[in-house]
Amino acid sequence: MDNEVIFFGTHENKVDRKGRVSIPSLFRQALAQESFQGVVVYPALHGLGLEGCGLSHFQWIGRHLDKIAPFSRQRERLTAQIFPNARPLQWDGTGRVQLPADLMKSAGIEDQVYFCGMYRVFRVLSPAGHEAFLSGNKVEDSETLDSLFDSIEGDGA
Amino acid sequence: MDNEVIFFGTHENKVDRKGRVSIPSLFRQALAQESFQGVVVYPALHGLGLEGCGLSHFQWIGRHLDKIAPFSRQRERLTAQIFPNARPLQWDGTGRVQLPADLMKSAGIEDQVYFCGMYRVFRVLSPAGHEAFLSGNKVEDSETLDSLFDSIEGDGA
DNA sequence: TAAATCTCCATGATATCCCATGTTCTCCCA
DNA sequence: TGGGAGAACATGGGATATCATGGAGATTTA
Repeated sequence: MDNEVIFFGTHENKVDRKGRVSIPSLFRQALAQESFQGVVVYPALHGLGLEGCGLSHFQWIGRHLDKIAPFSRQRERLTAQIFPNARPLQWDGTGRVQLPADLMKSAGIEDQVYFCGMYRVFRVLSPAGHEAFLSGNKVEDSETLDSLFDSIEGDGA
Repeated sequence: MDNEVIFFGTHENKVDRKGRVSIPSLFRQALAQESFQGVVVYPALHGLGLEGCGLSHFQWIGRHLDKIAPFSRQRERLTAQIFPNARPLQWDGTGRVQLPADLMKSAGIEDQVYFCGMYRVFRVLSPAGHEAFLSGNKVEDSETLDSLFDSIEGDGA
């Protein structure tokens, strides 16, 4: 499974005055074998900033919604949290995408962004959002960290 | 499954005085491989406004109704809400459709509409309806959001 | 014949493409 | 091991294409 899409590392890039930003080369390499050569971006559900992933992972999220009764209110509410604010952004020949103005505004992004690889997704954060992201995810005492790790099941194999 | 029809994003378009409106380019691209080059529009089941989708998804909705007991009151009500007021709207060479006057009236649409991508369908809302849509689907505390997501089963694989 | 609908073309705004540049990183050889 | 050539990447700007929108004219419908 070496063609698994995984994002890691932190990359700091500039947003030019047209709203364009380079997707980090490592992220593009991770998405190289995807049929859609671009990313899907939407406001992060927890915390500040934007979240992004490849189209196939986004479709995987959608398939979770498919498990909910099609005409239910619950499905509507969950869908409304993600899809109206999500955009597919195709990169150009130089690896850049155009950030929609409304998403930039909602994330407080102006002329500089941080891309934080987060396994199957990545975060797109303003400098201030990046600070908040770092401090907000800090684990104060090792007890808490231990209990977090303990909650993960082993392979069982 | 890269040719899946998914509607993303929110698009604000104008309705001209003939009742024409552009279907957002992204939506048309999503429907590009459909045999019917247009959308099916009907009053939304929840809340105000209209709902739209491609013809094949509209047929999928019909098949879901088939799962309901044939002479049940529930089936009759769902069917009555959707089918009598549904219209196929074919777009022209510039990507516009003509909104039927009665559907516009029922949704309170006058000269401006919001298209909200909602995964397999999309909403067509007046400015007031869009406001109501946003506040009606707002999730106040992240607890609620978590419980919404937690109610979805994992892959199990 | 009047009204409604559809087709076609023009236009302004916006997004996309294409080429150029500077910086950093990598590779290779002395 | 140090230095230089070359490649990869991020970034800037101008040219081009796309999209939403308005309106005129043709076609259809009642």
